[in-house]
Amino acid sequence: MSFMIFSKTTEYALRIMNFMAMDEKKLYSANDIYENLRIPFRYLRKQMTILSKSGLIISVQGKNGGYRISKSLSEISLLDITRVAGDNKINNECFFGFKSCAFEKKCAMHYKWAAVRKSINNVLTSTTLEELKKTGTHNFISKNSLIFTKKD
Amino acid sequence: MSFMIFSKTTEYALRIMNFMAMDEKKLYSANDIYENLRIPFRYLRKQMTILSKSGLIISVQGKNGGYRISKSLSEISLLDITRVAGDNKINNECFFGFKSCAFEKKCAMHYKWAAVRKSINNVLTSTTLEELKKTGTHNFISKNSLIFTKKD
DNA sequence: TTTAAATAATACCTGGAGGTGTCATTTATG
DNA sequence: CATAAATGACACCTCCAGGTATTATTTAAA
Repeated sequence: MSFMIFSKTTEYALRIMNFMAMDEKKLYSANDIYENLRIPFRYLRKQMTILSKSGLIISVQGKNGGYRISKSLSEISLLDITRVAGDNKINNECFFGFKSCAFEKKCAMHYKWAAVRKSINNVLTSTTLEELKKTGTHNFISKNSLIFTKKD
Repeated sequence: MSFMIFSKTTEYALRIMNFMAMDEKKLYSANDIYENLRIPFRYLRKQMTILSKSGLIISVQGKNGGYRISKSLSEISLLDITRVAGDNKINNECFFGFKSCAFEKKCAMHYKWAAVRKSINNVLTSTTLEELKKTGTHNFISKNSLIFTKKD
């Protein structure tokens, strides 16, 4: 149910990257990120490792380690992020889920839906972390504004 | 993973209604629908019951029974269908999944994403079964064009 | 050199969407 | 009335995304 466009995992990846974009030079520990985004801690840790393997961020091990965005904010689009998180099928999906839609007879929704898909794609492709940072209306969970939640 | 907009169940509901719209007066048996759409038979049966309880279709029991669309094709929008299938959260969902996005600080993607959500909503609201029928490029699986698949 | 604070690896757990199996009920028709 | 062809009800199974648990490794700094 529920009309999701992104999987929870992708949503997390987007949040994380958006958050880390606030200061692209800073080394954020998983704990820093947890304190601000409240993504389930162990799952967050797992995702950070995946993100770092993907090359979008680099990880520094050991004490005072953490993660840092690996390239210029203007070089990272939201689509890049959704891709490393595994969501990348929007482009060739039929509204009705018919396999043959694209190359045989097109389904009744083909053109209308193609426009929707295109608009999603445009937004994801054209929006970079740079732009998100500039937009500046950040909406993270602040450390102090919340009821305490146990980490483990 | 995979960027889905509709759940499989909703996708099935859309296919089924689209198919039944071809002849709005006809009583289709679950078998008819299965032969054309190849939705897993027992799951299809279950969905048909749900659809008929929702009021979008009516069911006729007994021999020669089946299902028929319950009202004028022009009165059934795709949004109506997605709703009965349980997918109805698109309207108030934040890009990043932040609960507070709408009524507190708006997230950095708020306006861009609102446009996307609106375009999806527009398509689903404005497209009726009537229109799909007129579009006429139907893409069902024909009985003869397929390798035989066991029903049970 | 020891310790503590960080990430990495890996295996396991869990809920729910999607899918099956079985039996009960309804009804047209011979 | 008996039968066959349809839907209805309901319990069960399975897989995997999302989430946990545990142990290993790396490294700054006391």
